[in-house]
Amino acid sequence: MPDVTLSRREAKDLTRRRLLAAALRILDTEGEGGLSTGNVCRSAGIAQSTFYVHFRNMQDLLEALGEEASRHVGPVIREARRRSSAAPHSADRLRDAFRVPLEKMCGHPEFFRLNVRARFDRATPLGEAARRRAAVTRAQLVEDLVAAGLPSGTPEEALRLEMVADGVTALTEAMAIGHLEGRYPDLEQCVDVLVEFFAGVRTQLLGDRPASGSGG
Amino acid sequence: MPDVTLSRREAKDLTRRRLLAAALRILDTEGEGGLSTGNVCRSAGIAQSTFYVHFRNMQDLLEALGEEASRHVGPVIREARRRSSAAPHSADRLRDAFRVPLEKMCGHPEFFRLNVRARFDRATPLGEAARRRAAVTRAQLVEDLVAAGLPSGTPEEALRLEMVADGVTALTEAMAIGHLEGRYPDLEQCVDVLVEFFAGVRTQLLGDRPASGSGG
DNA sequence: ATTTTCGCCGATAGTACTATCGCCGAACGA
DNA sequence: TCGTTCGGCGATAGTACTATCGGCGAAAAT
Repeated sequence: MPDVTLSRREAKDLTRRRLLAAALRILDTEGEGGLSTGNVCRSAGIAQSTFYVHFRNMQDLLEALGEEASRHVGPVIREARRRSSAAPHSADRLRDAFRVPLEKMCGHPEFFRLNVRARFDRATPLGEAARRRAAVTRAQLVEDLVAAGLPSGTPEEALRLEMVADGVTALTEAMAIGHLEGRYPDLEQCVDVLVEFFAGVRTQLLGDRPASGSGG
Repeated sequence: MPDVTLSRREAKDLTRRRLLAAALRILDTEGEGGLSTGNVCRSAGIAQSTFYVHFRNMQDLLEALGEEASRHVGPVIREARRRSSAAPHSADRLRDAFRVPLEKMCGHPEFFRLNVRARFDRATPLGEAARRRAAVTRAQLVEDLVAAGLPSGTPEEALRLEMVADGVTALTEAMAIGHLEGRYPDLEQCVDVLVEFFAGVRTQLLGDRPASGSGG
């Protein structure tokens, strides 16, 4: 075997990441109820007391996990959406804009599930982190929609775009879940549906010029 | 005060419902981590040991809570959707089909949040119940879409309708969350967005006749 | 080479949670 | 009216979890 000598820093980081990974695994399989320092450490293969070398308590770990998740999911999706929204007239590019986030979600099911679940959690620090992240994603998606030519002049239009962004995210997540559950094996078909849904609002917002905010 | 004498049956049912309500409240405010027999009973104002008069353990309570939720959310939304889908040519009716579920969700925030969160929970009995419920809702929505004239002849088309149903549910939930978080104060505007999204798939599925599954 | 640092460990005190038991008193049945 | 039923309560044994402490050994510093 190669040089197995790790610097102290490296070794500590490795242990820390093991703890975070174990916590994520437990959250995904057993739920919050399975979270305990003993359980996490056992799953990570280290002593229970070592937990406190890395985190002050379980809440501290959850905060770290939230930041970890933010670092993972955010940038990639963003870049993909941006790249394709710059050329929305290209059907393939538009499909990419929906496919890449979808693949990203399906590629990290635990992170993804945790993220969605956490957004509805008003208690743990995970919830707060997830909502912050969602707000950022939403804002970026709105930017992209504006870049794609959708109107955002009036406050009503701006709010409308936020709603659309939320909708697109929700749709993408719904397709990802269906795919992960095995109900929608063909990802391309998922992309189809996303594109079709989006076409609705797009034509609507482009056609329905700033005449009136909402009829009803 | 009026007659405060309750029959034994009534009193027991009342206590049981108090326990379920307390558990729901705790799940919404503190999360799964706050769930303990002592905590639930304290919040319900009864002795900890009394918990076991009504439930065998916490898992038993969660199962009961899942059924309770099913009884609450299911039928009302269903009926509203059905009533309006029967006359999809009427714009007002279509709006109703989206508004009623939305209002229902916003009217019971704890139930709603719990339901969504649970669907991503693969551990607790709540998760299983939530997914079962989601499957029923999906199937019913598909029926309504078929009744509204959307094609479902081929297996591909049927699957497509399931995806659309999932999408509609996800969109509705996303709008409900935005409203509950105060970002989208005007429910009518939420309905607008839902209708616009739906218009996309509708025209797409009606126009793109059974020629090809997914042209691209 | 020697000393210091520190990540990890085992042991453990303190605490919270689960589940059971016997008792009480009010509803119930005769 | 009188015995029975049973839902709720306090007490408690057993268990799991949290957080701390001193010690060990290898990396790091001198």
